[in-house]
Amino acid sequence: MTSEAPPRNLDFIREIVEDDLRSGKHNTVVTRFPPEPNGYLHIGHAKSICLNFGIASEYGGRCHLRFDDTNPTKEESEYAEAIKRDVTWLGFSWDHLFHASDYFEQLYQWGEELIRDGKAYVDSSTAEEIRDMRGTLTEPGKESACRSRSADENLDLFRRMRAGEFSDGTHVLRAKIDMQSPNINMRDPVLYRIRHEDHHRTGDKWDIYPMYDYAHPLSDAIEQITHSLCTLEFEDHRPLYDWLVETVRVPARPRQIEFARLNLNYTVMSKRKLLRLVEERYVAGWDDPRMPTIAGLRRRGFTPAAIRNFAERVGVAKRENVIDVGLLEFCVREDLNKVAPRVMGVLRPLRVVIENYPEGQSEELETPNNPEDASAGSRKVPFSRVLYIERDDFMEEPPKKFFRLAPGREVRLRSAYFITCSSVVKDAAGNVVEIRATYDPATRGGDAPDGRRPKATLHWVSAEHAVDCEVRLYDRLFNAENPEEGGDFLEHLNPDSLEIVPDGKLEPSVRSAAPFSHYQFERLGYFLVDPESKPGQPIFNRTVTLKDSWAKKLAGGGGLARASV
RNA sequence: UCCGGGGUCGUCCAAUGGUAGGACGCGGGUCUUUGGAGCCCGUCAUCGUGGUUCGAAUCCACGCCCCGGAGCCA
Repeated sequence: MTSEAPPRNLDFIREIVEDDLRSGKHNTVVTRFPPEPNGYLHIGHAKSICLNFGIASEYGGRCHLRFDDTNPTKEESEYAEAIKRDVTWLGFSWDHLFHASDYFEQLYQWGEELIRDGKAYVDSSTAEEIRDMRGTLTEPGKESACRSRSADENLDLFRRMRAGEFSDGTHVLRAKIDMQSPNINMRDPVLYRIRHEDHHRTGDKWDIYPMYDYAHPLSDAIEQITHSLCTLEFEDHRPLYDWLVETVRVPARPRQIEFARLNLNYTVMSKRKLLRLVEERYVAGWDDPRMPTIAGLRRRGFTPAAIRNFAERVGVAKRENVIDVGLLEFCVREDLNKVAPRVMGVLRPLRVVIENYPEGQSEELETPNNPEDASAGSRKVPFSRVLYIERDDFMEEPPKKFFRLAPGREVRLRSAYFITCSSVVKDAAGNVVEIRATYDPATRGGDAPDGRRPKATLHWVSAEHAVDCEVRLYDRLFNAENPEEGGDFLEHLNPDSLEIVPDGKLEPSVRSAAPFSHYQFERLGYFLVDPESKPGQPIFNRTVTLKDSWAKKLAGGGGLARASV
């Protein structure tokens, strides 16, 4: 009778959340995504965003977007705006935008409270002295002489720090915990530092700013966060997190849970390295289609659904992981295959003259917009005597498994006619510059009344109707699986990560395609209309190639099948 | 060396003392007006050594290996 719930493989975080809900520890779940506005979001952040917003929505809770803006020297509004844009684009929304800087007053008051309770003190040592007294990984630290200051003296000093009476670096507020602790984070961590610097939101109101370790747990508590999810490197900070939410009289006690961050092969993910790629112009900007940033992926042609699906497939666990970028590519193909309209485009044009097709004549042929989706309808493409096909689709001396066009061979032109290559025209150097062919008028639409079936179907574009376009073919930015390994990561930059095709030929239906629209160029791959396109002069970014078993054969099978086209 | 984590197919993720399973990849087949997609089949793994148990990836012991940690960064 008891209807068993279908077995689900929950990740360890969702298990904890469900336990807490079941046990009544919480009756709602509140998570948060807390970026520092000092750089652009990347695919690793997407995992965290999907996790935090995903859990909130699955369990009927909330997820806050909170800017962890506690360091005015590194943070900018431009980054904050980009982050909001990216989170929204990914498909998530927050009902209220939070900032750690909104809590500065409360955080300051709690600082005074800690002082009064004898749990914090002002240290007037220099940064070097503090570092020296902290000890090492294997030796305990030493207590600062300032540790014994009276609460009154500490309060006075802390207030004067706030009032701006002291210059940068002269004093800090430290928690009084345990200089002997084997966990360095518990050796009287710094809570506040003096920074005479304007903050992008609070202006010149503050001369002291809280440290992450202090601001983060208390901000979580203020927002009644139930589960504070972060990456593994904060595991050592958890005792301090707990110390703060237990020691300070906060309205709630959030729990920090750590998971392994996402790593992707053939790219770099650290903000410092991404910033360097941008600043030193190895890429065109944060949204360069080769960047692993959300903005870059968007401009490359990845879809929010593909990224969300990717985030789900990579899972959540605590062991270090490196995800194969092939999985990301699989996810975008999977999505685009369902939704991208098909279109025909030739990247390396080879002229074909249909000798028995009347000069000056043309006709319109019907072709489906998406064979995967009948509701996408169909469109007409013009056909005439002179066409372009892909250079790679013709070989004068075809090897065994090459099924495409060759002298004397008949192939189908997609949704058009069967053609047979009758001869080739070469230039002085012996390069094939034109194919002469005949067509079979009885095969209009692509079927032969006698039932014969060519082994290949080629895409094509009518020369006189073609739209000229630029196509940007992107490949991975690095050619090493782990660019960080061995020497400078820049040494592994892939010199062929961008190839510009200046004279692609497209069917006329895409002449004024809107920026950011997705297409499949049949047999080639998925392409996105770049925002730099001008009316009538589209620019396309290749998102990803279609799987191509012939190209793979050429590449020797296995490994990194790069499209030859 | 101290503290904290982690070791399951090539790569990710599951199995919560009871037949090691899924996804991607790879290989093959089928289908095909995209050499795409789809469909079918197959390939491949529990860090090591002991122990507990009818039964261990799972529990215990001892090792080994990997990652993180000494910002007034987050």
